Amino acid sequence: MFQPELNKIEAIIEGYFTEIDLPVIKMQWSPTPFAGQWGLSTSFFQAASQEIQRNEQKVNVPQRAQEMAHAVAERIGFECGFERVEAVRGYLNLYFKPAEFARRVVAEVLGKGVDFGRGSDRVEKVMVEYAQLNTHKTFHVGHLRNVILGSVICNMLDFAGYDVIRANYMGDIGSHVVKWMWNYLKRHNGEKPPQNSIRWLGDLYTEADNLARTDPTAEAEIKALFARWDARDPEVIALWQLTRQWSLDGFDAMFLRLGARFDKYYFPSEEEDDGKQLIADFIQRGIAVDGRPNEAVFVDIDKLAGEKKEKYRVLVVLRSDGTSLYATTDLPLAIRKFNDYNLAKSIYVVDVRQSLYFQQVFKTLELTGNSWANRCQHLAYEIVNLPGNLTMSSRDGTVVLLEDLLKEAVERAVAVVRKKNADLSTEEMHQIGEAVALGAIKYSMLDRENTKVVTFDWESALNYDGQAAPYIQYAHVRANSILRKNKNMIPSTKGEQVTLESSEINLIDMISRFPNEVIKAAEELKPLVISSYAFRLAQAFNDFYNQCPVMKAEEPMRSNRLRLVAAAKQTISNSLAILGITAPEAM
RNA sequence: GCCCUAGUAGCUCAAUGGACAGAGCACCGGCCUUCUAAGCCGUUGGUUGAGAGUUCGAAUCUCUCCUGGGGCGCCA
Repeated sequence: MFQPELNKIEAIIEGYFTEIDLPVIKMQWSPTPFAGQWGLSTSFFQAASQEIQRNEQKVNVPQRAQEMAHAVAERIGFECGFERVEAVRGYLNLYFKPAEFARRVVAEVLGKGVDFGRGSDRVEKVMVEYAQLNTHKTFHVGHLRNVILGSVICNMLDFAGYDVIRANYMGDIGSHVVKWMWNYLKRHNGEKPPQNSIRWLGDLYTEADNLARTDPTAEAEIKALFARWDARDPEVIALWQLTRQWSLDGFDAMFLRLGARFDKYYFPSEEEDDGKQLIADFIQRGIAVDGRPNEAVFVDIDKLAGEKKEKYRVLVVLRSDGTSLYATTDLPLAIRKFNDYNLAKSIYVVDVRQSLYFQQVFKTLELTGNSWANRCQHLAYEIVNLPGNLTMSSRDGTVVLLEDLLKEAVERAVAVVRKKNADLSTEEMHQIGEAVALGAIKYSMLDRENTKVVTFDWESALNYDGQAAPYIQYAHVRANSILRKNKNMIPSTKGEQVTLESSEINLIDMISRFPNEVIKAAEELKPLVISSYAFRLAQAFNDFYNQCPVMKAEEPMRSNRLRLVAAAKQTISNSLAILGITAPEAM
């Protein structure tokens, strides 16, 4: 946001380096770390170190860095739009003219509105595949992290300017589906799902799994049914289509509620034929080894890649009976994605347990001559466990159903709204409760490094205090509340505000950082960058709210503060939007 | 056995190789005739798992250990 000023400073630094005969080093800028002051800083340790190494001098690096910083500071003078320039302990600190920069930041935010922080449009297409739920199974809290993470990754990339294709790939075939149908035919033939279809489907899956383990005839029967499915027996296909749709309808309702949307739905069932053909081709080209009928069809990746130590190991691409596996459909799907769209990147949001699998798939694609294989990326995240490090499993029934969590969370949130804000209508209370509950749940999934395990427990999942979405939403509400007192009019400035409180400066500083945080988050694919930023922004606003009266201030301070409140509200709203969290007007 | 990953305050977690390792929760003490107290302020809290190395500078990079989690030919 302060690029013109920085460009001038960098030119001066470059000039200085040339003068002392040093190669030009790209300076790394960061906000000054001192509270109540607002500016940018950089250090000269690297430059000093380089110079000393080259001249083989015996000089202290921090000392030389300080000399350099001092020399640059002297060259900058006062013409570059900064209020103050100082050299401290090897750092060069540039302090903004608060009033001038405050006006500029606020004007930028108010001018751009919902697009404040949005990156300029890029031509690159990026596909993000997420929400690979299995049909005929339930939707539990373990899946929630995937759906939330995936959709926010999409939001981040979209906001950063990329052309994002949101892809969904739900497991609509496989042994779990056959097992489910087997049990259905045996015990529930003709039944239709109740209103609550996902729970019912999940219950029947658990039942099927239990029965399969106890019933001595199960294995043979399931295998026979699998064979009928594989032969496209019309009766089995009809049942499959019907029951599959029950699942898809239930999931769609849940996606809608979670705010996850998709541009493209792929299904393994639609990749199966291509997959088998591709595998046949692999066998012919000597890439896959056909061990049938006794062994499976597999690709010995290490051997093909010439790896000396075992790295990629062996990828099984087809069962010995010719039925398909994950890899059978993932390989042709990857190809289809790049055929459908000219992708700059193809991201797979799948939990960390499948890291080796995706390395195998991508390497196999590379070895079979797909030059784009290196544009595939597995975004691995850790799973959600229950206390005691218990992994949720629909097979074992050790799950917290998403609908149960949502129900409980919304009830609690509504109860708080009723207590805090009794004047609201029942409908408004419910809307706010939904926003708060979903926000809290989403935030707890996002405000954490992707690589860290989330332990789900009811108490912290339903805790709305501290670093959580409601805190940020509440800051938004407070800002809105002030603006409402002014009849939602954002005044024009009535002149320059000469003195700014430190809490005002910190708030403006935080607002000004938003565009860079967006870039960082999108580059690193880390929602944590935004969730953490949003909290710090809300903190800065609350501090301001506490210290700086707005409506009672004298002009021009009053108008300037109103504009600042509007800018803060907009920035909070924009960051929550990226996180897929609703910013309520009242709470 | 091999590979991946995590280890930071009592607990849950932050920290582009840079200034004094920061938040929240919990605990203790304050603040509502004031723009919504789902808030604010203050106090307490650290051998960054251990040890070595690289570097002017390491929670961060390298190596060796320790501990937890995960993965490794026909599950998804």
